[in-house]
Amino acid sequence: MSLTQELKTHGYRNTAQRALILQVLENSQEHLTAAQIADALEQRYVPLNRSTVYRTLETLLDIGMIKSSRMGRLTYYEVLHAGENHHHLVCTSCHTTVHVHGEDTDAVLTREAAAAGFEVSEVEILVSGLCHDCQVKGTGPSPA
Amino acid sequence: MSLTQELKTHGYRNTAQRALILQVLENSQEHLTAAQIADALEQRYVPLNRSTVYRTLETLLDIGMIKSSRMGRLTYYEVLHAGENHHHLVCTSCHTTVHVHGEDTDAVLTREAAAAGFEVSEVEILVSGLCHDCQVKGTGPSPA
DNA sequence: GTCGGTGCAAAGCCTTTGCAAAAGC
DNA sequence: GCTTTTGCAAAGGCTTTGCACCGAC
Repeated sequence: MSLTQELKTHGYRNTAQRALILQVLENSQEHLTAAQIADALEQRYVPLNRSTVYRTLETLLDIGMIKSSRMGRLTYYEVLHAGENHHHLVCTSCHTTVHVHGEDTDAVLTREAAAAGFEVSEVEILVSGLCHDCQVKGTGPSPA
Repeated sequence: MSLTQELKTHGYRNTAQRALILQVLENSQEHLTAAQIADALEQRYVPLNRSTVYRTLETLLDIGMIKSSRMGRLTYYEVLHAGENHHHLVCTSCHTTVHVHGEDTDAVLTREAAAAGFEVSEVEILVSGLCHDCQVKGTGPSPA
């Protein structure tokens, strides 16, 4: 469903700021932090206040058009494409992030959760380890 | 291995503060935030400075005696029992947290990660949804 | 015209940092 | 005794809040 539709459905108003912030996320091939979104807005469109960015992300999260994930000290936001559930692999050495599609995992998790009486709405997975390159380079624990 | 041993192995010193903080985590049946740990210390033992708590948690994390997990805005810490890898199910309605043992899931994830060239060191899973009670009560999306 | 949304500034919260005193090895 | 740790206080970074004005409906 379109942003306009989703907003209306959830009783929110349709504003330029909301459209722009979603646009930034859709134009990005990767997840962004609130600060990165604010920067992108300022560079490519118009500067929006940080509070607006945070409040809008909250709204977009609420209507289910984006998802957030916390990695390290940062919270990242990205558009939520239906059926395209992916998870994150973060390299403890170079901090590269890889997206993996986890249908199998989700199925297993949902089953396990169901066994615990849970009705799953979202699965967030964060895997840390060494990426291929760092294994090859023989990079140590974590050079910072 | 004991705390004393682990500290020595990693070149850290053995201090009362480190023992106390680990003690608080071991005495707790659930994961705690840094603030909760500080409060517990103050009530049950002696008040320790917040920086000490944070720095000690960092150290315990480093020597692998505890693990941390971020849920919502908070970071929780808990003792790491070898082979006892569990994940979290958080109810979006009442915020109850349930621990699930996820051997199956870990196996699947590790395999998927391997396919992506990753050497997994840790898996962090956060499942949100409605717990059994809230389903029964017919609790809505999220009453706060 | 009403009610929700935005911008601004300021506060809040958790966490980190610099430095001197204290403690471990 | 030398080096790590601690405690303290202060700063830091990200996020939230209060309020007046603006804008969607």
